[in-house]
Amino acid sequence: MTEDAYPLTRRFLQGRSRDALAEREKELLEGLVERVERYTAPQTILERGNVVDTSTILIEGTVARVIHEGGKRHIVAIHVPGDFVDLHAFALKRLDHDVVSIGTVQVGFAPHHRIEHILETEPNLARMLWYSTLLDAAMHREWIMKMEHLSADGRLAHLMAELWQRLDFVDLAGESGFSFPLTQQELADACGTTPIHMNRVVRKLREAGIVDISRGQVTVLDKDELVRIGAFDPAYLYGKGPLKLT
Amino acid sequence: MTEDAYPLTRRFLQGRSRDALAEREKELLEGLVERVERYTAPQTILERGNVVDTSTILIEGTVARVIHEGGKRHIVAIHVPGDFVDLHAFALKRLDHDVVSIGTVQVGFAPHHRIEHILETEPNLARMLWYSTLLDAAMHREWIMKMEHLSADGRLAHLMAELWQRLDFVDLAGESGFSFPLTQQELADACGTTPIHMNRVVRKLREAGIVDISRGQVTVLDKDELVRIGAFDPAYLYGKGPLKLT
DNA sequence: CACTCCGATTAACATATGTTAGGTGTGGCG
DNA sequence: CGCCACACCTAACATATGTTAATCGGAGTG
Repeated sequence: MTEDAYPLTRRFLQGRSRDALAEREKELLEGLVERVERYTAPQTILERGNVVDTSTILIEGTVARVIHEGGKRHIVAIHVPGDFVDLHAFALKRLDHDVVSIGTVQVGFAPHHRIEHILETEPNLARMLWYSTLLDAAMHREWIMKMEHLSADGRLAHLMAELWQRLDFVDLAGESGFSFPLTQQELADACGTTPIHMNRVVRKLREAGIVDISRGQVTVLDKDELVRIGAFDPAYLYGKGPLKLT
Repeated sequence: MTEDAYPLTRRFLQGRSRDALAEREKELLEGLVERVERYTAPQTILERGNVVDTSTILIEGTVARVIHEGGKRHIVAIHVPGDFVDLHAFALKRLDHDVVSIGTVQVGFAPHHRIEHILETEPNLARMLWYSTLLDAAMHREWIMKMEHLSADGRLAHLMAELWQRLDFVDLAGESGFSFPLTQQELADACGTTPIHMNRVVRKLREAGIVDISRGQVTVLDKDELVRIGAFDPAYLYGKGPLKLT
């Protein structure tokens, strides 16, 4: 049985601990998804404050978790295919943030009663689900660190390095870059700065020959410099095997 | 049976979902703690990179989670009594940050094989353990938001508001403030600024009659202003019942 | 084609924060 | 007592970032 047998969930923990799942468990995981939805325009998929009884796994495209405060959008996490976007809603129920699509995305919905069943009967799979939410938390911590420590250049470099590595886990990264549909406005929202300043920084990194971000495409020109400026150490991503960025 | 029957874990999720635990489950939880340790001097309890087979619950005092980067200390989380400090190590095993004591603390150690047993036999308690790590993640997200959105004044105000509320959950907050042993250096590490600037901010908030932080004691002088400047909305703490800060 | 929208870009100026340097006070300790 | 360590505090200056305003260019659409 090949991985293609799991069209909806084959990227879940790929490149991290997916190989700790038995075939039977992969089937159970695939069976969690009750329905699939496609969003073409940028829109809010889930809204803060809502009480939900399903969780969302990202199949294709990019989504962001957003907290609105003081009239501004703050991106607190970005998800790539394979991520269980709001598995935490299974236990928390009430969402503390919005989930918005960026570009065209495809998501699967997993009803909580099915997850409940996993929790009651499949301790190993349950631990892997838990594990995936803990990876989110580890990324959150790294983001806190980067917001505390880095200036805007470093934050952007760190974000690009992280996304390149995470997309590489799930076989969606190219040799010298990756496809990525965020606007400079959205990059600013994710780095805690203004679009104007983000534009300065994007240009600076481009002219310095480090990374080129344009037309939805990220091209890494100098990997070592990108890692250095972003103070990027991929340990917090808990990847298995050789990593794209050491 | 009173709550005092659980001297080590009675504050776990107190003020949040603790009342969803049956007495039997509270007993099982108390039984997770294999030994108790006391630290008097500030020191590193757990170190980044270590592979651990126990997790740590905070019984008394304050601990911080720290990421070192570029020669600087960055506090990415602060814990109060009742918090399961590194329950995530159960699934992640390898720590992505240090855990350091601040002032005098008392911690309990819970071996992972006991947690494993809970996961296999007690789905409801397992969900509550999971839940507690998800609360950490929700706090992480709020910290990311505050680092992106707020200036140093706001970050400090937010931190003070959050800690006041969290200490109130576990009956350790006073009517007009709380006891808190962080130095200005450590406050700076938690707010992503320098001690010099933190000193400016502490003085400013004191002179503005908003909050007085001195000699290990935090006195809130103007609750409304504190909440406003810190853009503090306690929804992300998932508290039950009336909250100290609305 | 003309029009409009929106993202990208630039300029000029204001301000928060970082940096470097040093000064004050207090408690512990020989 | 005298010394030291350490937290706290202050000043002067340099720089990153925010703010406001305006222009430019491409993609869609009538």
